[in-house]
Amino acid sequence: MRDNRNEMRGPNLLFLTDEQLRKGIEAMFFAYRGFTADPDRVLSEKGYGRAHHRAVHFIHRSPGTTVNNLLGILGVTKQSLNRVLRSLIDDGLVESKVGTQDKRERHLYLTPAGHALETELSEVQTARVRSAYRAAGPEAVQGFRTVLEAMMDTEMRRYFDKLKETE
Amino acid sequence: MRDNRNEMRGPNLLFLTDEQLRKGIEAMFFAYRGFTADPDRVLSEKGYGRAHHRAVHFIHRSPGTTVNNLLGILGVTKQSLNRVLRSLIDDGLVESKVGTQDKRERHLYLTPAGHALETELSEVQTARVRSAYRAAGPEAVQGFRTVLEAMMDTEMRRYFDKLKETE
DNA sequence: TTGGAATGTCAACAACACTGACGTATTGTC
DNA sequence: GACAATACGTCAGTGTTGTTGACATTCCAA
Repeated sequence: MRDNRNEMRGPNLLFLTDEQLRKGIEAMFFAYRGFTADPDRVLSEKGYGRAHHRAVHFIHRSPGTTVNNLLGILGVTKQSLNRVLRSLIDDGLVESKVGTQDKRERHLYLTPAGHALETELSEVQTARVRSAYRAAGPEAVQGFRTVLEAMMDTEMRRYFDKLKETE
Repeated sequence: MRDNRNEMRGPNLLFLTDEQLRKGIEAMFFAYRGFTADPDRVLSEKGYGRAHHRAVHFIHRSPGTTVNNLLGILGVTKQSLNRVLRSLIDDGLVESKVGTQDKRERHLYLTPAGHALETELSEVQTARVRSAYRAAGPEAVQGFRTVLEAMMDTEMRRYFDKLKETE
């Protein structure tokens, strides 16, 4: 059952009411739709989907990453990722290089064409986020990031923090 | 091309750098995964998917809503929504009543069984959001909401605000 | 050398989205 | 009353993305 006792614990906990939480959930739903809308448009023109975007994004972010690492980041099965990688490799957007130390591993890199797609996707998505950030202001952005990080699974935050190390 | 001129416009605009924006994008990706993980688990046990969750959520939120209104909120085709509604109605979770004023319309309501599912889903999802909110604090939550609203499409914000009127 | 790890591939399947077309009932308008 | 528009449902086909299961290959390490 829903727990509204928080409302009675003091005026500072009013942000934890069920109504506030519900609106946060709905905001997350609607915002994520906007968040993906622009890249989705670009992708569908080229016959790709959101999964391709994610692969391209994280290969760009961590050049030379292995398939296994990418599987962890994306949280999908290798069969699912493989289908996406195959089409990206066949289309000449991604290059897969056999590892030098461990030859079982494949290291993934974007080709110039891959970089071009990444840039195009990044631009439209970044434009929206930048606009939202600008409208909301630095303090709001700080809060935004804090809540998002608290919302991740522990394992996901591990990957997220690893990406952050490039700061 | 990426635009980093913001960095030079003053110390208050450092939150608009490409690196900050990129990390915001990644945070959004990882957080949304966490956001849906718990309800997804519950749903898959019952043979439902995320689309069922959304339908149940918004019917609960706006009892008696029409199919058309739901289509607008969810942003899918009627064929896609119909598939989901069909199974929910057949399973006795949703009731569809012919409109009294306009008999072309169907008004949607949750049955007791539908309410039970909604409660179960809401509980696990709310628990995570509550925990994130609590960890982040009220000011962060305020910023979180501000950025999310700025990230929505205009049309989506219209639906979102309409839901907010029930405050 | 044997076991395990990393990768890849094949096949089958399901959820969920799409387009396009068609049918029915109802409503509003000329 | 005729006609167009609206609301809804449905059938058929397609595509992306995810899943499980099975199996092969390659390579490292004990």
